[in-house]
Amino acid sequence: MRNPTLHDVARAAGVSYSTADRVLNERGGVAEKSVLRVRHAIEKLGYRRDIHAANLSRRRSYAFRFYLPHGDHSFFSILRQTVEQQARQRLADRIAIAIHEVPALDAEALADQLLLIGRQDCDCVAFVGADSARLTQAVSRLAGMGIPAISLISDAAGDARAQYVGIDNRVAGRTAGRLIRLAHSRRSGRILPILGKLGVRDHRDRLDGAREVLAETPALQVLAPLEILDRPERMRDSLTAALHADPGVTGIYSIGAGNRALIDILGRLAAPRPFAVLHELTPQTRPALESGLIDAIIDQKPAEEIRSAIDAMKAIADRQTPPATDITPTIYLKDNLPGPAGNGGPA
Amino acid sequence: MRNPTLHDVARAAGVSYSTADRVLNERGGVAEKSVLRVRHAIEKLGYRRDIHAANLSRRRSYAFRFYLPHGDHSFFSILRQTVEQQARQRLADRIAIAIHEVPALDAEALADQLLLIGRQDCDCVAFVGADSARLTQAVSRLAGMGIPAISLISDAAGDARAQYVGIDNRVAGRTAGRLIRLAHSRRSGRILPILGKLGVRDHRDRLDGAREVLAETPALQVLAPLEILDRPERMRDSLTAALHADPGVTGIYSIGAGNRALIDILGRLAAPRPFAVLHELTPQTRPALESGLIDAIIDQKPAEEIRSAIDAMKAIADRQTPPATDITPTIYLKDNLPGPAGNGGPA
DNA sequence: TCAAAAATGATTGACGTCTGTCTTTTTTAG
DNA sequence: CTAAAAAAGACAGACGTCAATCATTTTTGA
Repeated sequence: MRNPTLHDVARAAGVSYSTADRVLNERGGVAEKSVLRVRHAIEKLGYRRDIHAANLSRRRSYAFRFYLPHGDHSFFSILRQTVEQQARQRLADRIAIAIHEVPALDAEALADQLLLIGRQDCDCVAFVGADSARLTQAVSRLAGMGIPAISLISDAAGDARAQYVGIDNRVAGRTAGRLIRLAHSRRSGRILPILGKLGVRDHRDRLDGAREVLAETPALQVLAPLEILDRPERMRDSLTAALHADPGVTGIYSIGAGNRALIDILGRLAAPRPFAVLHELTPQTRPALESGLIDAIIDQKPAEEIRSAIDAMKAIADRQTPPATDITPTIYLKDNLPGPAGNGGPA
Repeated sequence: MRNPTLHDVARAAGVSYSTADRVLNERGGVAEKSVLRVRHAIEKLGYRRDIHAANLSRRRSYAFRFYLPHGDHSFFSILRQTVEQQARQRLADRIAIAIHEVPALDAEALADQLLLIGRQDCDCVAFVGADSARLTQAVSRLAGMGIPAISLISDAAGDARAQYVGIDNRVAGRTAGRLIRLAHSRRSGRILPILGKLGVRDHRDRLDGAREVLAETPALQVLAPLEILDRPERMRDSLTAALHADPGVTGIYSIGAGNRALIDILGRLAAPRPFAVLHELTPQTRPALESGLIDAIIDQKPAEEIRSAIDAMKAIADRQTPPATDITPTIYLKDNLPGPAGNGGPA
């Protein structure tokens, strides 16, 4: 019942170990008929190379790099912690993960960093996507050097990247929209979207998604989105102004960051607060949900994402077909929040 | 920058490899001061045993057993498929998973099976929990034999089981309740819970959870639960009767199985259908959600569960502290369904 | 102080694979 | 038919750990 070894394969194929090895590792210099016999024996015995023994023998270890945005967004720091934690766990699997911080939302700076990577530096790269032609160039260059790159959180670099691991933002927007619709049951209402920047594709996608769903109910009117440009004081001022100007707002969809200020304002509002949906479970948003200041959080489960990303990177590095990563936006209500420790990994 | 080996540790501790090995593997016969020196060196160098080399050397492989309910519930067949799929993947990690089918919802039959397990048969067992004193006994016996067992989906066997991997059903019920509450916004309503059997603890837990949340809104009345005892025709008859008797039902919470019949009936109802929440994403429930016959599915993400379970089993078998498994009930709306292929694993 | 016991050291052959070298056999071409 | 080239085989030393044996040193107690 032992798994067959390459020795078994060689014996079954009637060739020497050397020849079996030459076939398995495509070293060349083997007659066609021997190749076939070995291939056939592999098939017949169901031989699978012991990847750990192989890695041990060739002293292989996996060097991966994560390029993560640096900034005081809580989401980014959660992301970073998650990667650090997983990095610790994967050490036992010979996976060494290095984290490189780059300025947040700066595709050019990211491209610069990626352009500095040398052939020997790592086996695979993961980066948080952003839109930029130079970024695409940089990723293509990496691909040319044999270093695959995967985009995280936000897709980018078109076909140059080996894979995207993250949610579909239109789906996330639709989900938020569905929740808001649901919460209005048959009442009419006015929904206020708030986003960082209309120029950011992810934000537009979420907005579009929400609009799609909300448009199905004529009684719900989607107001012009507030653009807060990642500045808390802008959130404070615009939102306060908007709520004053239109006291009939029944729903708020906060698409981007700046939730701290938003929650502050919600806390000061009188009794029938608008139904509020936010993105990302953070130390700020969680208590707001628990105390009922907001009603739902759409989360992308960074722990899952990172885990999938590393799995994909390993598969790619091993030249296997990477697993299908199907990251779906999750809905947190007051009741189904994960345990406090929980970003999914070991305590 | 190579990771330190046990040779390095021995050298740093000023002892022979043998002694370091004796300390590491607790073989005894080492003077206290040597033990300390080795421990210190391990600490100082940050030595971590190369678990793959170790497994290779001792020809260790992990034999796990899953005891899964056999039946025509779609959830169970999904579960089975998920285990099979993960089993295939983990093969590369020297994990051999055997699936044993037991009659569904029959704790005694399960206990019987577990009692048959011999010391050499496997390293760890996972079973879908059920309530029974004999089951607890069987699990205790296994523990005594050095075979840890973990409960899946439904917790059982008290402290005898090494870990529980699954959702908290009260949380699931609360989540369903929250959704229903949310969908009523300020309207009043009458909620009809439907469950398999009041005697089943998981079903009670879900019901209790939903009640807790719904009780917060006096305008929502929770009707007496329909008990359908896993018989489709009972679902058809009781539900039809109940809806006739009380046309004012605005919400349905289906706690257990039998959703096929439920969906049939919902399909025949006139326009303002009650808001319906079901459990488990299956080939039956999914199209119902997509077509709007039902409004939400609470899912326990079996793929995640199985993955966590196997991780936990491996950790336990390696005598490490198992990772904290934090399985949270997920809400699926029409929009955030996973890809069709997707039960989370590779395609 | 000496023998017994305890502790330590030295060494070896696995585990399954990789990689290199060197020899032998077979095939091919002239 | 012969020389060269191609293919195949044999073998050995790694990788890091385990597990066992045997020899040597140190400690202990009478």
